[in-house]
Amino acid sequence: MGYICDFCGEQRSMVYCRSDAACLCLSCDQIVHSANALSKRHSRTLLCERCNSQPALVRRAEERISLCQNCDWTGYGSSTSASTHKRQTINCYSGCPSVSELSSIWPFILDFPSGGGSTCEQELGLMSIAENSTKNTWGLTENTICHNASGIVGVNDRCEIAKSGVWHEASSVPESSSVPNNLDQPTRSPNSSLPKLYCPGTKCPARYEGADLYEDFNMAEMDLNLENYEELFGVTLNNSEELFENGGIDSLFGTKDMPIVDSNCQGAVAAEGSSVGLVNTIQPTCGNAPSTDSMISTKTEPILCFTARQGQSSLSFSGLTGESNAGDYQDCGTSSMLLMGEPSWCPPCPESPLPSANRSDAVKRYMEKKKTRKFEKKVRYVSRKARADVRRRVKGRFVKAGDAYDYDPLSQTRSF
DNA sequence: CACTGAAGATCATCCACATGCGCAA
DNA sequence: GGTTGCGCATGTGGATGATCTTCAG
Repeated sequence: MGYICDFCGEQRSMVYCRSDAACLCLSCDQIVHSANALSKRHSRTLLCERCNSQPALVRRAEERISLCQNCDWTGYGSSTSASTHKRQTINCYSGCPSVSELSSIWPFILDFPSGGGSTCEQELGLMSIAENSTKNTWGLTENTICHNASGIVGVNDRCEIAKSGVWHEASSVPESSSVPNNLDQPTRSPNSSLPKLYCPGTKCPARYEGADLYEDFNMAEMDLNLENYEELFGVTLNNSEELFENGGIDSLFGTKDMPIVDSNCQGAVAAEGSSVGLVNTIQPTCGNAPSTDSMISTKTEPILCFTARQGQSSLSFSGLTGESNAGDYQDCGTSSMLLMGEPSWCPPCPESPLPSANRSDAVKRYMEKKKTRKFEKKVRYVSRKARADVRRRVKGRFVKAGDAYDYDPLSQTRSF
């Protein structure tokens, strides 16, 4: 990752794509991400103009510079003047927006030398960008993009979520729970208030926390939660397995260095990398009322969607949806991550010593678990099962009553 | 490295019929 | 609104063949 676009190698890189782990100029961003439906779902954000390697999380209005958390903190975190700096959160986007679209959200984007023209205006229909003109405490307008592949935008929902105080802005600068979304607060102590799981920078220990989460990630716990899957959606648990299998390990444990949760309001853990399973186009759900249809139609993508509404929150994971309060989620690592306000993603931290072994171990355990697990078929009608259990068969097929049979479940005898 | 065949894994299909469900009376 | 009767669709398990995946040569 560097100053130059990883794709064309000519233009200055402006956008960071976490899925591709690439820094791209706007033109290449559009080219690359208009290639297919999957690439359109890549979450991107602006690149830090200081280190040119990390995704920017805040835009400093006065300095007219976009910074990653690390640079933002390094440059201003310890300065008392920080409180006077006005910051604008920079959020992730996906789809294939034109420069004009982007500039409508990030007016400063036009300042970039490589802000070229759009190459896929026709694709705009697949994307929705809405401006969330929520006034921040420091008076700047916060632009928010919340997009998903289906074009269903959760901006309003997100606003509600944000207002509820439960949802923490996906990729915005992390805020302590006591001062939500207030970037303009007085200088923070280096030892304080950085959310545990937040690690936009390279020196944040959060990744270790995340690693611990992986470490403790227990599929058995997942099993318990998935028990409700069929009840809710009428789909057997086998599909839940598909969710994991097709979604891929990377979906479950985070693609490469990605966190498990893509809280970019897409709700879905980025699983676009998998092939077969994703034939069923994922319809990430994030909204007040994700329809059952949409949930079922997305059976192949692990969905981790967290919504909060009127003090109630609804967590769905791979079709699992449960109404409960936030406290309930703290029983498992994934949900706690949500509640901890982890940003939408943690970019690869090349400097981070995060042991890939952790992930490998997690994957290994997952594979073993998967190997030994038995996804028992859930019987919807016990009476029918009882009937089938005693029905005579010929080569596994049911036979008419009175006909010859080669298998009788009751007597294990043959009639011939 | 590419190819091939074997072995194993996975999946879809079939069967009969009691039951669930919608609809009309 | 509640009940009854009718017809159709559904779902149930084991065996089997087709298809896919993996791996050794």
